[in-house]
This record gives sequence, C-alpha cells and structure tokens, in this order.
Amino acid sequence: MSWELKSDRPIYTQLIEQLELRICSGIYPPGSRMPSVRDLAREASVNPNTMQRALTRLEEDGLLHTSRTSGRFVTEDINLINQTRNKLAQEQVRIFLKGMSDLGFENSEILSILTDTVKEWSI
Amino acid sequence: MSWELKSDRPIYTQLIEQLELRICSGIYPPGSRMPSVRDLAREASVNPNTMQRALTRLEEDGLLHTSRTSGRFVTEDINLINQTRNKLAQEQVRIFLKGMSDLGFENSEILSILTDTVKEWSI
DNA sequence: ATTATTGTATTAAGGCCTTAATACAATAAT
DNA sequence: ATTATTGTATTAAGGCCTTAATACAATAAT
Repeated sequence: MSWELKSDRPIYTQLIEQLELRICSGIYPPGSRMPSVRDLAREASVNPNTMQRALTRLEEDGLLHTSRTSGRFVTEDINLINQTRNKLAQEQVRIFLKGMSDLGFENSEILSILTDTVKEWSI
Repeated sequence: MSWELKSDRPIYTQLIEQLELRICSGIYPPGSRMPSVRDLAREASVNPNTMQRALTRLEEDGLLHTSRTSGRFVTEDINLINQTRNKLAQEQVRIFLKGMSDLGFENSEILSILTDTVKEWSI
C-alpha cells in the first residue's frame, strides 16, 4: 500500500489516517516494531518532523508506544485496535450517508446505488 | 443548511463543495440569481475574497455565470446540474467503498453494515 | 568502552491560505 | 444625471504547514 498523499489537506493529518489504517488492517501487526521515524519519513517522502508529528498523535491515542531507543511498537491491545477500526468504519458510514442525503438521495436509492456499484466491481 | 466550515481543510475548497451541493440539491434553483459575493461571504462568515475564489471556480465549471453588475446566476442547463450531482454521488460511493475496503471489510459486510445503519436511522 | 541507532527538540525559511483594507469599472436603480 | 450595487483586482499582514539543517539524550549493538 502506497502513501497516496494529496495536497488538498495537511500532510500530517493524512499520515495519521494512513498509520491508523495500517494498524487497523494489520499491516503493522499488534506488538510489532514500527520502522524508525527516519525510515517511515523516507518511505512516505516527507520530512521526519512531519512524520514525527503524526506518530506522536498515534501515541496519544494509545495505538503506539515508545521504548526510548529501541523504537516504537504497535499496541498489543487488540481490543483498542478493533474499537478504532469500528470507529473509523462508522465514521465512513456517517460521512457517506450524510453526503448522499445532502445530494438529495433517499435511503432506498442509496442502498440500491451501492448494491449496483458493488455488483459492477465484482464482475 | 448552515455552512459547516471546518479548519482541517482550506476554506475555499469547502465553499466550492457547499456551493456545488446547494446547486445540485436545488437550494439555488436553475436560472436563479445568487446572493452577491458580499452577502454570501457575510452569510458564511468568510472574507469576500475567499468566497469570490470559490465562485470563480464554479464559474469555470459552468455551474454559474456572471452578468457584470446584476449579479451571478445559476446555470439553466439542468443536464449539467444532474451530471454534476451524479458525479458527486459516484465520488461519495467510490471514497466510501475504498475506505471500507482499506479497513478490511468485505463487500457483503459493507452492505449489511449500511443496511443496518439505515434501519437504525429510520427508527 | 565505543559506536550506531533510536526518539526528540529547536530554529529559520518559504509556501499557501485567509483576512483586511482599498479601489476601480460597469450598470441597474433612482 | 446621480447613486447604489455588482463583480473584480491589488497589496500587506499574519497563521499554519512543511522542509531543512542541526543537535542532543538514551541505549542497543559491537
């Protein structure tokens, strides 16, 4: 998975989302060691300071913890990870339904559009 | 409908989205006259320059046109408005499915989550 | 013991966004 | 004819974000 950073929002907020995503989807497994700040920054083509800023946020949320000089580690609290995953999913759903509703689509329409799109995707 | 401007993205991009939304959902009907730049700016609590920047963009897309000193008007091209509405809707769907997929949800799960959420909302 | 790697902190520069204050041109309204 | 309202343009200031260049402390690796 690439980092897909766009210029329409602050990079550090996008990094936060990407990192959350990678932890929630198991790319960085529970308890595993994260790449160093410098490595992550190089990988995402951003300044180490910017990556650090994002990592600090994940730490505040408890998804990461730091062991001074041996690096950062993903939490082993699977419960927290799952809660985060569900929180992110619900947020996606909420934004989607709000957006479609604002465009004037009825619930029934939304469901049928989605069903159709999913079918097309899976063909 | 209030303007709901957040600070996590440039305001002018949010204004563009809001204005598109209002045209597509009929709040500003086809052919109708828009409030003046200054009035819109006051309404959204932003600087006239910022509102102007957003309006210029809508104009480039053909959703608005200007009649020098009598104001801006919404296009009468209902076809264009509908195309825009569908484009925005498809974009919502695409982002939603991408987001849920990145979180590791299967298509079937996505559909059932959405169905459930819609049911809860309508209770 | 020494070295390399880790996270962390600081400072300066530049860029984009937003606001604010003005001003001007065109024309509808009077 | 005059006035008010419209869109439009310009300039300066401040804020946040990002990068870049450094430096330091702690400790794992050697």
